[in-house]
Amino acid sequence: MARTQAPTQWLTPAQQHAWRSFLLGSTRLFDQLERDLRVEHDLSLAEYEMLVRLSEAPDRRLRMAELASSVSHSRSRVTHTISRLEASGLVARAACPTDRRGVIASLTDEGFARLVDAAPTHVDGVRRYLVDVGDPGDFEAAGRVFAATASRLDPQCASAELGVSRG
Amino acid sequence: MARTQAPTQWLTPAQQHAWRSFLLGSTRLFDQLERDLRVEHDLSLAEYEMLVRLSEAPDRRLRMAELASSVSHSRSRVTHTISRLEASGLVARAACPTDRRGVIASLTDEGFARLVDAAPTHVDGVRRYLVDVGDPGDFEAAGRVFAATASRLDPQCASAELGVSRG
DNA sequence: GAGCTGTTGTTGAACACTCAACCAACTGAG
DNA sequence: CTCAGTTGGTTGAGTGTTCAACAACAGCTC
Repeated sequence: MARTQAPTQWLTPAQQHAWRSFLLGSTRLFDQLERDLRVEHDLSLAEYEMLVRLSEAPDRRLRMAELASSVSHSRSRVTHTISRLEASGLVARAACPTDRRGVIASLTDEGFARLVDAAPTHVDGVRRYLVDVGDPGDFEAAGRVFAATASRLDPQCASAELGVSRG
Repeated sequence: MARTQAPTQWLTPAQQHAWRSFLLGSTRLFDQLERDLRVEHDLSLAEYEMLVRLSEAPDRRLRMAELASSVSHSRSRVTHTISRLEASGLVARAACPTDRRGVIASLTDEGFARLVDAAPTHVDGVRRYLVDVGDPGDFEAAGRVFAATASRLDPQCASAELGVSRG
């Protein structure tokens, strides 16, 4: 069992190039999407995502924890984000009837209207900056890669830690 | 010229799925890489990236603006980040001999040592969370996609704004 | 139902980033 | 040379996120 730390397996030049492209591209992408939403609709990307999730939920309401896990943000972050959205009237808080700890965030009409306004800006950006810039097959491949990453890092599935660790 | 706003071209279900996978996967990926570096080496990802760029530069020194553009961060952000790194002794500032406005950031020996320590943690994470979780061909495809995004959003190349805009 | 244990959501302080304003220094046209 | 315009870097205020601590509740065991 006295197995020493395995030597680091560095990235191949091709892998490193791809990794750095991703780093640079995603940095610029998020920057730009964020800026577009901020300038045109006074929303951050995180706020926009919350509005989207709420709009898709039954009755346009979701519990804080569900909201948090659906976008993989910390509960604390969701609390702060929702507080801002509540302050600007886009979201309302309500008590959860079945669990007295629970808090339900619901999209107001004003929030829905804002989302309808902002969506074209956002989708347009996603298309112009990402989806439509390269080969469609490549984009789908990227989707598969990140789906794998997402499930690899799914906090629910702690087994990933054990099964596939270093070695 | 009274052409009205073109109707938004929404994402297809497949595109939307890929986009959301990317959003979720990259969120978790950056979170985890950040946490690993923070916990094991008390560095943020941004700080780590700076150290990497410096370590690769001739004489391990780079001007602030070059540093900024190589990682696509704002000059202000680079100022703040380098200030922190300087405060912890990993980087030193020096005046630029050829341009009296210029400031040169250089990696200290301590900074280099810290980077050598941290690199295995980081590369290991990149492999386990991203590079090795899916099909290698898919990963290279993702690299191409984000390279395209990066150049599409390259601040140097303002022509992109004109050539490929909405229409 | 008393006592654990884990979950839910909030809080406030510390930290990181953005943005606008600013000064100093370079550049090029006249 | 001079002036306008641009670039390089910093600053501080405002904003957003993290982190640890906490209170309230749920679910379980005995």
